Amino acid sequence: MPELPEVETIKRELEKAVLGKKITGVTVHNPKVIREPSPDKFKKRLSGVTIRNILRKAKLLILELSNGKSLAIHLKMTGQLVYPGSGQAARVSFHLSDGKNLDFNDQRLFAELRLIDDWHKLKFIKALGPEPFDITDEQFKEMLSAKKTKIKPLLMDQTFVSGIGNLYVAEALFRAKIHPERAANSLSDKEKSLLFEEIKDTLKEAIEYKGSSVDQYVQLTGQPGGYVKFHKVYDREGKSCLVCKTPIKRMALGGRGTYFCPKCQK
DNA sequence: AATGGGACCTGCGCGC
DNA sequence: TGCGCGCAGGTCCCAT
Repeated sequence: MPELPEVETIKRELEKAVLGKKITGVTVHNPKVIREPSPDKFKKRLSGVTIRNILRKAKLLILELSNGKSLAIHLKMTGQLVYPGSGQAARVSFHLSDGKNLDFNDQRLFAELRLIDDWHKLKFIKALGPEPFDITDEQFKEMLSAKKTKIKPLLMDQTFVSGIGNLYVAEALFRAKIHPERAANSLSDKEKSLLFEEIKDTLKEAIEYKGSSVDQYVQLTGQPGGYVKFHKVYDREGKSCLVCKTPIKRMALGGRGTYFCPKCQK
């Protein structure tokens, strides 16, 4: 599931691979993933435009185009961008001026493509909380103090803090030795600071290793990311904790699988 | 207001 | 063996 590190990886690779290139045409294999405008207008308006700038806002990719519009891409769980693409599994293929394709794949059709006039006006963008890298330790502590919600679902709430999903929240909480069900405002100052550092370190390390290929995520080249071998709790139910050997537990929290060490995380 | 659950989807793995 | 069910999760939406 692409979270901040995976989307950042793709963003950096897109900058190297397609920035400055022209989209000569678009083939839509499954119109469902195009949320706006209609597939016809989508194709027409994208043909002949140049990719001028590539941005990432939390888990959202934004391609700013020479016609003033932007292409916003949310990969959700199984979305992929592959270049050069074969077109085989593509839901949408973007044909580029270099003769190659940028393929958008998405097994489960959850992902969203939007061609819009101004990405700042997207409801999703306006609702986003700050990314962990954009706030200070003091701010983070204040934010947590104001919430009595369980810490795990709170950190996954994109309007509270953005970019963290189910995988990295599990890893960061483990590293900070904090139980996923703790009330946010029950954390000590020391715990809050440690958690803040571990969130940022986990995300940075994951970016360094080009993301975690669980489920469908691949880099732009189609290669898997290398961070899975560093996971300490995610998808490790029943396996022994790498610190204390206690079996890792899985519970449902907010309807989502939650992995933790019942001994290390208090 | 905060929280929980369902919907959206498809493929895979498990149990009977 | 083969089938059907549950599960995977980012986000939105609705109900409580």
